[in-house]
Amino acid sequence: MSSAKINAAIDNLKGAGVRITPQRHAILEHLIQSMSHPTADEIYKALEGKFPNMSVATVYNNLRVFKEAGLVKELTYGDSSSRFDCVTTDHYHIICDSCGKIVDFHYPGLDEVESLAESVTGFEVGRHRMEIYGVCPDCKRKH
Amino acid sequence: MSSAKINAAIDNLKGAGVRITPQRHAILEHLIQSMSHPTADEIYKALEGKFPNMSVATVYNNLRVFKEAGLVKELTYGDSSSRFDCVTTDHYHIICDSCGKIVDFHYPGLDEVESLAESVTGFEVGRHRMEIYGVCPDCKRKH
DNA sequence: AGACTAATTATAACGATTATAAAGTAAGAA
DNA sequence: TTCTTACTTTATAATCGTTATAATTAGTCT
Repeated sequence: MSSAKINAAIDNLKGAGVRITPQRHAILEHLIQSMSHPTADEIYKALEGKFPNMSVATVYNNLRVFKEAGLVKELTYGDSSSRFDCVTTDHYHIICDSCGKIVDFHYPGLDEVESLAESVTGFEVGRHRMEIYGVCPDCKRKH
Repeated sequence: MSSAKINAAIDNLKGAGVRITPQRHAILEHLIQSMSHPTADEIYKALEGKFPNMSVATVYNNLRVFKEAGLVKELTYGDSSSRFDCVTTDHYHIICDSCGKIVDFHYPGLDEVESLAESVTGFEVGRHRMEIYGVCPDCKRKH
């Protein structure tokens, strides 16, 4: 049930002293329920029925708030606009070169890579990102 | 000697039927010799002494040409502008969260991850990208 | 209620990139 | 050589995602 996730996220925000406005609730709900990785504009368009007066700035502002609270991650690929992903468990993404679909993909963390990088470069390593690219089953079928 | 690399790159382009204009030569030379990962604007500024009339569009156009020839890779991180990297050997990048410095980092390819992703998701995997983030030695020293 | 703070809205600004049209340049054919 | 054609560069405008600003609205606290 995704309402449990929503409630958990809201409790998290409240604990950090963030007010739960109707817009914030709706954006969060959409992020959790959509199961996709929407752009700011997609969120904006999805909610304009419920909030005809909502501004794009509100979407961006609140995505930043959620990011700072650690609830949401911003995904920046080569294309024009960022996508936003609800942080549930750690996972990587695999992206279709043909249709752009993004699918979650679980894999044990690559700690070994991080520690090697640390010793080779002298950096103090904090995190890494990885994406895998290919052609999804649907697009393979259509050649 | 980097002139050997430049000549190899030029031969590669000529073989693909690409004309070597003075601007193209200069952009390529800058990419190979700078040893950094410049943005389009940095390249533009670096060459405006030699080519006072060169347009930003020329830089973008030719970076695209080089990309299509497989000579250059576009690196898209979260920040505003893309960076461009001469493709020599396969390598990953480690990026300083504090000053933005990008350092090359060699690591045996993560074929295992790709093949697992393939079997789990049904995608036909073609490639992957990975970046490691941390704090570089210089920034560590300065706290 | 009154005062203070935070959030939303509408709009303008910004910056990276791309598109367009005009002018220039090289290469091949006649 | 000269014509023709295709490609390149230039200058400029347009686009688009995102951020900043200022005014308004809504919550919260005493």
